[in-house]
Amino acid sequence: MRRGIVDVAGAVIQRARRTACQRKPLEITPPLSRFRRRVEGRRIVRTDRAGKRVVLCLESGDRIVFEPRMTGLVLRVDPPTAEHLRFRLDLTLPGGIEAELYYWDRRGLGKIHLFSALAYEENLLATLGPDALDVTGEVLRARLGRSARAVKVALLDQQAIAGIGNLYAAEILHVARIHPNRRCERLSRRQWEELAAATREVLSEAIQYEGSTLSDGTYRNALNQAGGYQNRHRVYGKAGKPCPRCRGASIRRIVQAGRATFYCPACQKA
DNA sequence: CATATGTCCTGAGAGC
DNA sequence: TGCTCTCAGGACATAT
Repeated sequence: MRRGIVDVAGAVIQRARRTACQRKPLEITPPLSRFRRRVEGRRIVRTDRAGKRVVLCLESGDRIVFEPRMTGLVLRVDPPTAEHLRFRLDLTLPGGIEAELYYWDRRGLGKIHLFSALAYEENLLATLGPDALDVTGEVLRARLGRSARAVKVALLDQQAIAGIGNLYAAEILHVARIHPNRRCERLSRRQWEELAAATREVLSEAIQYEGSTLSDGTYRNALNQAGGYQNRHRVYGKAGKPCPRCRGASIRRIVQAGRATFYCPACQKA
C-alpha cells in the first residue's frame, strides 16, 4: 500500500480533516485540533513503512502513522462511499498541483497517530522487530528460537518480526514445509533458514502482486484496485482442496490463537 | 517474565 | 425472503 503513495513525498499539507463519522469517531492521537496544528503547513519529506504501518515523515521531524489493521486503507483516490470513518489530507504537490490523501476504514479498527521524532523511535519502532523482508535464519532463530509458542503464532508477533500477517504466515509455513503447530524451540537451524527464505519469497511476491483481496473485498491498493495475490494462495482459504505441491492430501483448516490457519498435513510435518 | 484469550467494529455469506 | 451465526491482511488489555 505504501508504494501507491510514494508520490506524496515533497507535498505540503494544507489541511487535515476528519470527514463523516457515524457512531464512533476515527481514533486520532493527539486529538484532531492539536494534530492539525502540528501538520498543517508542513512538508512531507519522505514516505516510509514500519511493519504494517504507513508513515509520512514531515520536515519538522514529526511522523504521521497510519495503522490500518484489518480494515483501513490509505488511498490516493476518493473512498468509494461516503460512509465509514474517513480522514483526509489536502496536499500541494511539488509544482503546485493540488492532491488529496485519504484514510478510509470500513470497520473502524484502525488508527492514526502523530509522533514526534523521539516518540516515533521510543513508542513505535521500539515495539517492532526487524522487518520481515530483511530477516535471515539467524535473526529468526535468535529472536524466536527459545520460544515455546507454535511457530505460526510467533510469526504474527510484531515485536519479534515486523510485517507478517495472518494469511502470509500460513503461506510462508507451507513454502517452508513446516507445520504451523510446531513449537519454535523445536525448529532446527536449517528450518529457520528455510523459514527466512520463505518469508522473503512470499512477501516480495505478494507485494509484486499488490496484495490479497479476499472475498470480502476489504483490501485494496492505494488506487483502490484489488490485489492479485489471492489467486496465488497455496493454502490460505483452500480447506478441502488438494495441496498444490504434493497432491497427497487436502488442505486443512485449524484455529490457533483465535485465528484461522491452513496447511497441508502431508508435506508440512509436525 | 511468557503465553493464552477476549474485545473492539461492520458487513457478507452460509445455513436454516 | 428473513433471520441468526460465523468469520474477516490486527493489535492490545487483561488473565493465567
